[in-house]
Amino acid sequence: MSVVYTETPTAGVAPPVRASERAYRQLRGEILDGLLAPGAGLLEVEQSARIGVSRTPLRAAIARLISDGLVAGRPGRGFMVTEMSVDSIRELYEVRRALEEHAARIAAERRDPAVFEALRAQFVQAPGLLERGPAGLSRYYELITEFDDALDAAVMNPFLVGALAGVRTHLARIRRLGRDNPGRLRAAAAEHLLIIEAILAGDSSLAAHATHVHLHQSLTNVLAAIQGHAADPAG
Amino acid sequence: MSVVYTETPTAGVAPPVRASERAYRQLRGEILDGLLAPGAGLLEVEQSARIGVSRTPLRAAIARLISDGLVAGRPGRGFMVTEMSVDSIRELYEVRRALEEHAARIAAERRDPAVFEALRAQFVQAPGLLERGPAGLSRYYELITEFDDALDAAVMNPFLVGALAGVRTHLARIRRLGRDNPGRLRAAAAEHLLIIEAILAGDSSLAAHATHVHLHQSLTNVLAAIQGHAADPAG
DNA sequence: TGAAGTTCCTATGTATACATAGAATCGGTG
DNA sequence: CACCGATTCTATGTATACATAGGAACTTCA
Repeated sequence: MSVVYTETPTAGVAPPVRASERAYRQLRGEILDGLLAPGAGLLEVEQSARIGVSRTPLRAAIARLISDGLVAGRPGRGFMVTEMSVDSIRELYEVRRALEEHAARIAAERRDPAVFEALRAQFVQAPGLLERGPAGLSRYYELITEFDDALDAAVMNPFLVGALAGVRTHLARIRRLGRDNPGRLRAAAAEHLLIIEAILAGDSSLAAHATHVHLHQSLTNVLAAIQGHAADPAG
Repeated sequence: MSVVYTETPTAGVAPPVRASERAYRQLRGEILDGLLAPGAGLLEVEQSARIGVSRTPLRAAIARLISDGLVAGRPGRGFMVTEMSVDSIRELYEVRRALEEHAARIAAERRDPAVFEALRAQFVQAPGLLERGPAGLSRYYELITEFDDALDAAVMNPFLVGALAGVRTHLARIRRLGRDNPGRLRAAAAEHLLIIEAILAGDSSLAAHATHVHLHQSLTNVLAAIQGHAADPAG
């Protein structure tokens, strides 16, 4: 009972990934990258046709995006990508501070020296990365992700990690706004380095305060970037 | 501009509520009340028949429960109500502390005296409620909810409120374990009162610390109750 | 020309039929 | 008796057809 595959082998891992998962990832990525701008409408039939799945899995994908807070439903008028007001950015950073300060504190208490030693070495070289063009920049952001992952692993708390993941989802949308500021990135690297050193020293109080400072600076930079864009929309 | 309702008033809001919403609320309530015990299996066909909706809306309901963390999917073996280990309770309280301390701090900074004055008056009388049987007990828990709502309103931060809502969802499952302890409830009322007074005084530091103490005591009580139940399953 | 009523259209909500993967079971064989 | 295999069964994943509500636009009347 042999089966003949008429599809080309290049299809690869297409079958195992569910259609709803594909739709979710694609829509989520497009929203985070700004391809689907805030306020943009999402119609089931339209999007299902575009992505190449039927309405049922697409509907499941949109349901997940709604619970992520990336999409909102308007009764009778379809769905839309949620807006990110300046106020909501402030609110987001407020929660982020509460969670990340706590995470940093815990990481300092339950520290895994090996991981953070390695991270320290990487962050010491971070300023150099920023002078190596797009590739270095990309590596820099990868490093931030590794730092976040190390923090997640250190806290060993699924609830906290989950809450942080939700916050970071929205941050990914914001980050695009202020990412073209080399001076800020250099300063951010130094701030991360201080947090890492505090964790390595087991100084939970310093880790929390350094995190607070870092997030304050980050928010300040983002808000300034928004002001700049608002004053100079063409830039 | 009078409107004539041809439907019987007893029908109420039955038509406008979506089937997926009904299924979600019923399942969520049953999980929170313990009718659907941790580890219990949820089959789409079975549950959809029981609740009286088709598989599609039931599926949407389960998807929401999964994102709430109340249900987990086992590949090929259906879905099950998530377990609540002692460790996960500790982890939950850790996040709760971070969020509620922050919320209390903000509430003290942006306080709305009228609301918290009223709450204070209610909590002063709370010990009396505890001597009035089930009705008083019910009123007591209602009071806690009003306190939570007042905190939510005070922080004016949808992200923080949302994160707290997620935490409180799981707390509702835990609360059943330790709710039969009058002494603890009396102490808890006093702890709430202190938080309220700190907020009224605009003492954000005290509000945060009092919240920390309250949650520490609450967790201690819950863990003791679990130990007791484990040692005396019949009780 | 403006406003109100109606009609049509569109978009989601729901139900059901079909495809498929994984698990448990039962049988055969060493 | 144990282990390996195939088979069957079950449960989800997907597609599509139908129901319905709400909005927008058009028409008609004043």
